[in-house]
Amino acid sequence: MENKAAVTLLAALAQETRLAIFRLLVVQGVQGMTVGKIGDKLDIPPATLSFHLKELTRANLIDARQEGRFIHYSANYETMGGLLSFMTENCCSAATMANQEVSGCS
Amino acid sequence: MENKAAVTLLAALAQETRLAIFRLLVVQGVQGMTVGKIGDKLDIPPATLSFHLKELTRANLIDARQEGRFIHYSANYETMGGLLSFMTENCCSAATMANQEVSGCS
DNA sequence: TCAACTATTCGATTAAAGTGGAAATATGGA
DNA sequence: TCCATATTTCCACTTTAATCGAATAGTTGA
Repeated sequence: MENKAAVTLLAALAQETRLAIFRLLVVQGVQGMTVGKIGDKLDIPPATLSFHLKELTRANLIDARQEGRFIHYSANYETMGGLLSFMTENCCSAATMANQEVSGCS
Repeated sequence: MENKAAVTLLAALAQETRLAIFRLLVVQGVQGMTVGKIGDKLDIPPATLSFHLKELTRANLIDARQEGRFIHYSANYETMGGLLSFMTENCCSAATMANQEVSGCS
């Protein structure tokens, strides 16, 4: 992953509502959650919610799955994992080389 | 760390120029790099660079150290480590519970 | 097919972020 | 002190993000 791709992912998560949505979906696992449930749980108006779901989808951080008239959104763990790898490498590489201890970096 | 704090950090990094600055500083280690050098290396006009350094500083992702008439900026590994911990937990908790394998998550 | 329901798009508005030239503010050396 | 250099602030401008009511579009069951 290079800078631009990482920025897209970071930007998608760098928004309170979207981060809340994503965290909620992470907890739900692969089955995900319908738009209505997400909106109820987080108290977000439909239009606003739809906007943010689109942003997260565009970044490939969540997936949509239609089921009847409901749409289930679920977290895309692979994308998130890729971002984490990128960040871990770009946070800790120098510190590792210098044998420094850096809290939180593995 | 809760949502709001994470959003501040993510937003600080969710910008191409700032991410480039931060990555550059991560590689420099504790000694850091002067504003002028950063500007030369990444080809950023002074005013723009100053703006972004301020943003990163505000998020506590970088530290400033004056030395003569130069200011050395360096990456704050602790802050970044904290963000990584937050993201790791909020990416992988559900997957871990479900015993799923999630690439990039540890 | 139509009524009820779920979700998205449209469109108008407001707020915030990013850019960079020019002026101002440090700092140290002559 | 005065000049050169380093960095920041000021300011005007452009772009992009976020919000959400209302209208629209799919979907299903009656």
